[in-house]
Amino acid sequence: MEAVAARAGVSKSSVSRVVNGDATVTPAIRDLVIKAVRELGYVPNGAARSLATQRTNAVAVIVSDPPKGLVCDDPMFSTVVRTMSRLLEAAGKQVTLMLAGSPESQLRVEQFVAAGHVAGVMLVSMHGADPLPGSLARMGVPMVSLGRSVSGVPYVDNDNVGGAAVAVRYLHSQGRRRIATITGPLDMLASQDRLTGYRETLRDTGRRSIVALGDFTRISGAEGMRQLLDDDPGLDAVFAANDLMAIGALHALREAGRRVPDDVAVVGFDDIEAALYTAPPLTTIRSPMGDQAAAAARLLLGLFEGAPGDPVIMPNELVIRESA
Amino acid sequence: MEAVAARAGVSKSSVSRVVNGDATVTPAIRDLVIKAVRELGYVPNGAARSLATQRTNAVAVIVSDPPKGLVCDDPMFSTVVRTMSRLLEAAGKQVTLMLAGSPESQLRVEQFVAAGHVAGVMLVSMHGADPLPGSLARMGVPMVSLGRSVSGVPYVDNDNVGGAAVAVRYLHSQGRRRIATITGPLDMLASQDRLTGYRETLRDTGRRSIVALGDFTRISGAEGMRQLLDDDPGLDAVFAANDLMAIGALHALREAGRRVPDDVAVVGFDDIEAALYTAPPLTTIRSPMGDQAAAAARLLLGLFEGAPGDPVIMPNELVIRESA
DNA sequence: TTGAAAGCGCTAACAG
DNA sequence: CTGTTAGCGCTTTCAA
Repeated sequence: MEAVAARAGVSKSSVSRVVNGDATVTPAIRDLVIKAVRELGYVPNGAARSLATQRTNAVAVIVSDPPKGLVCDDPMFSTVVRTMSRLLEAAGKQVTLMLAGSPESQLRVEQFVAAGHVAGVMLVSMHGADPLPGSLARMGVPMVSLGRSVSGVPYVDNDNVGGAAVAVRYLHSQGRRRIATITGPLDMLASQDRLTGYRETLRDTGRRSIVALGDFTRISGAEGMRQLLDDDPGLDAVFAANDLMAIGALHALREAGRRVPDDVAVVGFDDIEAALYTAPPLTTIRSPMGDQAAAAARLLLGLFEGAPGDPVIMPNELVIRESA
Repeated sequence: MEAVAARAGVSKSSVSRVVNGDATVTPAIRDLVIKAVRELGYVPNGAARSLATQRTNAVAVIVSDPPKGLVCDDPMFSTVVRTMSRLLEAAGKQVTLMLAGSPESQLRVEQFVAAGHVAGVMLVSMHGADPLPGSLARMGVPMVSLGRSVSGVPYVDNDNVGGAAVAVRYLHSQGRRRIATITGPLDMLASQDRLTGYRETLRDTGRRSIVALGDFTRISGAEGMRQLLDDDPGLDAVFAANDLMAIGALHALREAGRRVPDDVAVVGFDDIEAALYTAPPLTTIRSPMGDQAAAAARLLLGLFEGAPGDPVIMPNELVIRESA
């Protein structure tokens, strides 16, 4: 910077002003500086800038990362992270990706944020009981959660209750009368909401719930399905709380010799890529992750400008394919 | 830090030494400082540290991001990014994710690295013609490319040539005699290599190549397959350069009334999750992305310690399922 | 072994 | 509108 100042024959302050787009600079000086910057290939030092301004343009994207490497949201990871990065980068933010799984990584995240390294935080698919949102919220850093969280953090989510309701209503409208469900892990709010949607809708139709517990993995979908078949051999439909489990259910049904959708109809949730390739292709509730990620990014960016940060809930859409 | 020093009754220098694990500190002082740090919840300021040391513990993970949002490597994104992050974080590095697609983002990346914000760079799935690896290499920052790159950057890759060869040999061993291929985008080295493996192996068996150009998308796989069927209705096998295209080919074959594998055998490449759910499940070449990502992370970490940075090539494995 | 002091590169009052 | 100056919080010689 000193070199630039010297070359342009001005002071460091002027260089700083030009570089930071300060309006109060004589065009002549501005041009001189710009020329010098270009000639010297000058790039400002962010560390020094952060130190001087006590600000940063980094944003942490914190992804919950279960120790076992559960897949719950994996098919979405690319969409979510790419979409957010694109928007955040376009807004001049620098994306710092952090995995929050083990207690150590939790600590690392907290320290990192506490150290003031980031201007804001995006929480991605936190579990309901996760202590991180709470402790970060206490630090007062602008924060948005993708997927409903606890502790009053602004969030973006899809309409889990409504989506499940649509699935069940559709099944009912097709003449299905014994509609079961396979749930996600109940420590996740999304799972709870989908179960609620299923329960309430079923109750409205005067039918009883038939529930198996799953954990959003394919395996658990297959197991849940087998158990459901055991419990109630007469069931004619199943709503799986995500597509991965629906795919597992499809396999279990085939094993059991039931035809889909003739004997048993299957509806999933999420509309992941793989839902297109199953046999038969999966009827599912599309929850638009790209849109949600974008909304979350915009919400955080808005927070920086002092916007209120009201929750955003995106509607879901029933995608009818051949499994129901 | 001053507060810590005051509370411990020592100088800032001592605090700094303790915090940075300097050996030359009296245990008594060390304990005092540690206590004060804990009591005050002190977290060192990274910006100041970077400024003073002229070093940083941030690493950029640069993911090529085609404007249109091509899926070429999408199913792998989660595996790759998570694996790398985990290892990098475990080594105390901070991961900065950057998308390199548009010219502006290229520039942003270059400037960012030029500004010395990162200690090293991980390049993920760059295209062969991408100018970024070259320009970054010129800046002399430690760098590793996941997927072969140009310009002498240390890289980790799977054995694309060998994998394709295994696929073709297997097909041949099953009695297939007219083996076609659908290629990836030929501006990617991986595509070129897979094509080379196909060509050379076929030549060894004295057969001629039957080639359709694809771009790693499902659609292009279906189109390629249709074209292949047009060109050579008698073909009895196809090697798709990735699973997505193999899935597209499966659909096109069904449309055309060919049975798989009875009439036409299909082999893919990658072993993505979805390959399990197709009908019939896809025989494919497993290229272990998690292992590759881990190797890449370790390679970069090694570079920091002055290790040589020799290329790593991971072997592939034929996964036989029902499509061939 | 410890402390004092001099920066790291930049921004932001402030005076001119 | 421009230049001077005093830090931002930390590391790191250099003496003591």
